[in-house]
Amino acid sequence: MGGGRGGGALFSENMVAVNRKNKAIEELVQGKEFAGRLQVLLLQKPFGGDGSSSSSSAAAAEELAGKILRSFTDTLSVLGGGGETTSSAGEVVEEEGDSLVSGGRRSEESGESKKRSMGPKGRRGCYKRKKSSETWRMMTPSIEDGHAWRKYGQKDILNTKYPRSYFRCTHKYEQGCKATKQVQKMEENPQMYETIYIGKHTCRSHMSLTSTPQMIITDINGGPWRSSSSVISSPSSSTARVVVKQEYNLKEEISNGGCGDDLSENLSSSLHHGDHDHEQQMEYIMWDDLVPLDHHHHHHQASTTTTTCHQENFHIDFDSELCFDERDFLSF
DNA sequence: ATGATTTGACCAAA
DNA sequence: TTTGGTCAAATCAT
Repeated sequence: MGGGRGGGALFSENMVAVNRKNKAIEELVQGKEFAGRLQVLLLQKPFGGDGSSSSSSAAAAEELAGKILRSFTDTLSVLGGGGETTSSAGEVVEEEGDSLVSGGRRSEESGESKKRSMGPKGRRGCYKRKKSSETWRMMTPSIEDGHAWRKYGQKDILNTKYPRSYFRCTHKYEQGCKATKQVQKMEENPQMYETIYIGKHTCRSHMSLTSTPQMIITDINGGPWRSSSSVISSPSSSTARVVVKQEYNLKEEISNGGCGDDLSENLSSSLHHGDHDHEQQMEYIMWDDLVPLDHHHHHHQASTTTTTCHQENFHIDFDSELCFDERDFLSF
């Protein structure tokens, strides 16, 4: 795409910077794609088979690939709103507007006579909804994305076939991470899930809580980089499209006991029983991680990435104001 | 035992 | 009012 600055004085510096940023995003998308492919390969073939050392190293490689992939994802989300450029997976429409984050809660009062016979907790605090935190949407074949989520709700949505599940970051209370997501099965093509991410992760796997968190980024949607989305956003661009033929050997940790919601039941049924085809040949679009399967004990996360935004290669003004407790991600 | 999920109630916004 | 998002007790899983 030509070394940008030769054009002359007609271009503003801003344009040059935008071009550079777009280039960087392209590279990141590529890197992410490669990492994803690597991970798929690792999941597919535990190469080496029998040796115990090789299997352990394969597991380590898998985990590493997952970390790399996640780094790319996070970085993209920093730069462009969650990797909207990876729109090969269908369109990634940046929403704005009704992203609601639970705000304060628990104003303990006792003796509110409502319907539910309030237990020892007293009345549920009036949580206020807050509009903030940019949102972005993605289509993935898996609900896994490498982050630790905790499901906190599920709703039937009007005029939709499948319920919507609500997740928040597992470290919401430990680390104040405010990332949430909503996952819903797509009506057509029910192998895919539509995920709406709300807010970015501010948690790191292990992070000293006393020090300043490394990756708190305010949203940059209103910033000077707004126009970047037009670069790679054409859905038909074949840049990041990969056809993966493999059996889908994720292991979902979702195993619902009670009423089978579609999100978990379908996944687990298609994975365990495998009643469609024992070998699902689907076209996956590789923007997303394919599950680091079996997190039985990978709690030994080593060496955090410490991705402080130290190098601003292109003078992005991340306002790295960290709002740890009262997250007030006001967009401009 | 702890921790995650389920699920109806609660609450704010449309 | 209805609808969608969240809370939290009960339940399930480990």
